[in-house]
Amino acid sequence: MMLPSEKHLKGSLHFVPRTLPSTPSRGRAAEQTCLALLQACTSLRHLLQTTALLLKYGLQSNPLVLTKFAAASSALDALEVATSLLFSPHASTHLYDCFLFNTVIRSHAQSDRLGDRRLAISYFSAMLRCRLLPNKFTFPFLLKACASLPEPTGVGAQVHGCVVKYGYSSDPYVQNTLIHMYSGAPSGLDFARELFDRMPKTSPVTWSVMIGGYVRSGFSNKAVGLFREMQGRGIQADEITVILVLSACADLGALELVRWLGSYVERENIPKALPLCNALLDALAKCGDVDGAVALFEQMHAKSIVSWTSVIDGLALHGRGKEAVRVFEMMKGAGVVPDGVAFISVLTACCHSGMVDEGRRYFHSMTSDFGIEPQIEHYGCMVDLFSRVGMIERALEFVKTMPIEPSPVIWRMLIGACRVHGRLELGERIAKNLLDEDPTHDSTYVGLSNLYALRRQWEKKWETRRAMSERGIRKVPGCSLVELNGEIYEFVAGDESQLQYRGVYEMLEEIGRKIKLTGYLPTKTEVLLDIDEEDKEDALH
DNA sequence: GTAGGGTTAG
Repeated sequence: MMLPSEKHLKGSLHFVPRTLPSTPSRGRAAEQTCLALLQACTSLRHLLQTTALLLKYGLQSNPLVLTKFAAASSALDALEVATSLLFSPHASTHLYDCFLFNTVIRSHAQSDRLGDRRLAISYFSAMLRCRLLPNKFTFPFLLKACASLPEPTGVGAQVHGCVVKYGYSSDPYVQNTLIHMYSGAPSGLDFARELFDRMPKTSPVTWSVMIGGYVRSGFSNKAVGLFREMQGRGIQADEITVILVLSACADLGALELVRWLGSYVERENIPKALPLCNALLDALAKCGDVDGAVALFEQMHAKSIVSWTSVIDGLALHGRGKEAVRVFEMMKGAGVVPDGVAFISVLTACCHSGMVDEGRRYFHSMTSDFGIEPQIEHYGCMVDLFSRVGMIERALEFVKTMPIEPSPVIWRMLIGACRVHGRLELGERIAKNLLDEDPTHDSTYVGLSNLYALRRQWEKKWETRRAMSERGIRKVPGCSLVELNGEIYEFVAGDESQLQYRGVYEMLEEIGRKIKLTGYLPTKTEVLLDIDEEDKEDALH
């Protein structure tokens, strides 16, 4: 959607007032005409023409017209047009009402542009400056805008203060959006839980908001725990709760629970709409039941690009690159136009199966055939593609010539590749550069110290570890999750607090022995390097 | 005119 140029806009605003009659017609006929025109606006041009007309009739201060106007411009994704009229020098702010501001705040809160969402909060301030009282609809809109900011709890807490001040803290809609807003930031999660626990009356929405907060913050295990509590209290989950828990399962690899949720949906007659099927499909695929996912995909009567992408991604993730590429081609054959996410999946497939040429072809096709501008994720896939097969120079060259700033993730991928393919000096150089720019990320230190370990430069290795701890940075320990009889167990590396840890490690060693007996050979590059036995064992585990 | 939702490089 083309946005109107400033010039165009100012033109329409400044031209019309000069032609206004000395006593502007405020008749009902003009008002009705403009309302009808605004209702029917389908293009930006149309909207600008209507703008000119309503200015001509002096309706720029008519609250009814303005509200409709705000709604029409937000439907056309032209928020600038709305606000330049509402807050133009010709506007008579004393005629504004709460409804008008709610419309403007809502349309800005729903925008996918960050700047617009920030503006929603400014309009709330403007509303208070106009001495207007917010009503019960104002806060859910406003909190939604706060929730989608990068740091929601800062300004969100101020809005919370207003919620209390204006007496809406016991409105269930407001309470649910408050929990949603706080749970959007890791630092606000505990407070969100406090609010949740204090809710006198909960609905499936309340539970979904809290479960969704855990999922978004990466605490999928807690999300599942809360869902169990919900079940225990006999609260009926709805479609959205199930979707959220499924995405937690996809994260945890909890296949048994995914299947249980599938039968729960059947048993409770929860409508199997497309988003639910997609969530189930994705969870099955991510948890390793790719064939189950494909079977579900085939019996789904409605499929969206998300369904296709989940299947492609599932195949790619489990090393079935050739099939993934085939499904991608089938998708195009079925007339579904791939989007940026679908290309990430097919590029992932090429990565995981070493299909360098195919990957390059798809990367090229993305822009030349579909006009999709590659994002950092796509460049990341290409770097990974070259890195994995040992084309380190090509990967580096690619990073140096790509038109957007390489992210730390990309540099860390290269460091990993340097380690695997024995390019230790290069890896060291990249790691040091990266540490100069961002000394706070644990895995960069770990990557560098691993490079030194492989080169048997113990002194430098310890130096790196020391630098890390001096800056107060600690390695986040790795962990695995095992699902057994519907229960999810979490194992954290090096954690000896667990009651049965001795047994766990003994079992690990036994598994290691058995794997070797069946003919497992460790990766050659790791073994060819001159490292000591203990590190070798560590690396292999 | 109000709240929660699906696929995204390692």
